Amino acid sequence: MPSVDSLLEATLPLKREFYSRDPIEVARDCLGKVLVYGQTAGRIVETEAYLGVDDEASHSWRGITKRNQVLFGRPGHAYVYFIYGMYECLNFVAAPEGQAGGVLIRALEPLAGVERMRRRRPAAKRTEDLASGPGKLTVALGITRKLNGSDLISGPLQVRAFRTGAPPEVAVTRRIGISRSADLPLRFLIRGSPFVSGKRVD
DNA sequence: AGTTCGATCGCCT
DNA sequence: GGCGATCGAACTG
Repeated sequence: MPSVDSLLEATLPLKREFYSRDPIEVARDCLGKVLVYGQTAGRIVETEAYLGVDDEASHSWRGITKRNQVLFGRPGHAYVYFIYGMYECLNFVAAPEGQAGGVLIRALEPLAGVERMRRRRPAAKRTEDLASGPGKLTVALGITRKLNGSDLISGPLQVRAFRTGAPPEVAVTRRIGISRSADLPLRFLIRGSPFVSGKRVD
């Protein structure tokens, strides 16, 4: 199990341009990237795209509000919101400059700081369940609304790409836990990963 | 000012 | 497969 320090050596930070694209492309390309916060890190294995227009499930759909304003700001920032009275969800602001859009991070494969994650998530009996959901991964890494609006390029929450290695095989499904615009194929997973929410997709 | 309900999770049957 | 927990944002009047 690598330390955060050795992961930082094996990876490079993503640039702003990575996020300044269609959220569908960003959601797909986030798979296999590494999310680092404090002494914990995980590989992104599941994402969902939320569009600025033509997507009633997106928080940006009804226009700008106090809660969702970072979705309308610069790409490459964290949008963290509170849901169901107890959980926080992490998104990356992702859209061409001037448009609103985001990528919900739905599951991670723990890579570093696993014991810390276990202490934060005693309910998880298996490593596969430590960060296998949007509310679980924020608890596992200690991500809270304090990070809403923080810059993913220069801030404490980093996203990095491995220097070497083939890109992962990707599966696509409909999104989870929404009712409006539910049929759109906007959920992306690493094929065969046991760390995704719900059942593995082959 | 009151109400509704949600981009969830874990425990119960 | 079903449901309760728990609370803030957003909408209604």
